[in-house]
Amino acid sequence: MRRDSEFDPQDFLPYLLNQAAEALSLEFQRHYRGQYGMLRTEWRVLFHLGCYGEMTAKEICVRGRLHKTKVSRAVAALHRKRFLTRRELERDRRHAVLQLTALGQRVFTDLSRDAHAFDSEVRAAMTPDEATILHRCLIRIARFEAAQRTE
Amino acid sequence: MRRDSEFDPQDFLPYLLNQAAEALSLEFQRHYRGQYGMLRTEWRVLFHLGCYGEMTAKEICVRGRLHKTKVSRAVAALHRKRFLTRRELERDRRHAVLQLTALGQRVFTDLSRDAHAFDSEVRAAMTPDEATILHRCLIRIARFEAAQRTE
DNA sequence: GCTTGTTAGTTACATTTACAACCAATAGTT
DNA sequence: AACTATTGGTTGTAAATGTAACTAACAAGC
Repeated sequence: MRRDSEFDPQDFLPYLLNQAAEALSLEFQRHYRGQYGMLRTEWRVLFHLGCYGEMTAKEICVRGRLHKTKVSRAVAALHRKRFLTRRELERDRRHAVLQLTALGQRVFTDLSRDAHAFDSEVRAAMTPDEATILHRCLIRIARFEAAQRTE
Repeated sequence: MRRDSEFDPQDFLPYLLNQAAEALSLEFQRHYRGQYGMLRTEWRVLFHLGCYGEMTAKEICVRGRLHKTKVSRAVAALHRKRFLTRRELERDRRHAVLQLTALGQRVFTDLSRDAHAFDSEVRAAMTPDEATILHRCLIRIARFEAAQRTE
């Protein structure tokens, strides 16, 4: 029973994208949440530190486009869990370099494997060409007007 | 400074998808939030009613893959704003059919135009072929393991 | 009719998030 | 040195969300 000829929610990109993102996030959160009681932002922070090595909270904010308060609380939680250490820089004591502990590393390695498997599983639902294009489009969209939101 | 050869967050689909979805949602929310003080779920409910015509809250839950509490609260808010009416069914008084008021219709029409323009703007960043494939992939992903989350 | 089960929708409470104000360290200016 | 601005990071509080428990209406079995 259509009303207007406007358009279908299914064709509205923000809506569709949200549905897809939500579906994957909810599915994957079972791994980090179920196994390690981690929240989404915590997983993201761990992921960044695991992939790129030690860095400051600020760097995580910029790379991950996360607000500093979110990162701050995630870091605190990961610190409580003994997944990372914080080391103040002597030349500028505002900064603290974050680094995964051996335990944090193990957790990262474990979840990283899950992530890889999960990713493959999703990609299996499309052809390599489709996956490439999807990736390209998402990157482009993610960069879209995202300047003012990193801080 | 790479640590492991695992993979880049940028290649992890849930992550990338989330970034893209977040970017678009945050951008578009300025319209419904700024103009009408609406929340995301409220906009979605309005959108559904506007596109498909009157329906019950339950139908919105199923179509939009939204939890019933979210819909319940959004409907209450839209009702307070006089954007919709609720009419109990006589044959089953558990159901209430929701319908946009004239005011709600106007708001929908207005936002719908914005949505269309916004959508075109995003699509302009890709070729028609890319848009088609993106759409197809997202639909497929949104359906992915999404059974248990509609209720 | 009464009991049990199911369904549509709401409410209560705990968790999470957003936003703004804040603190401490540094940089820049005079 | 003193004064302001900026930056990295934290904390307080209000708003939003998720989860579970709940109500009310119906349906089915007895």
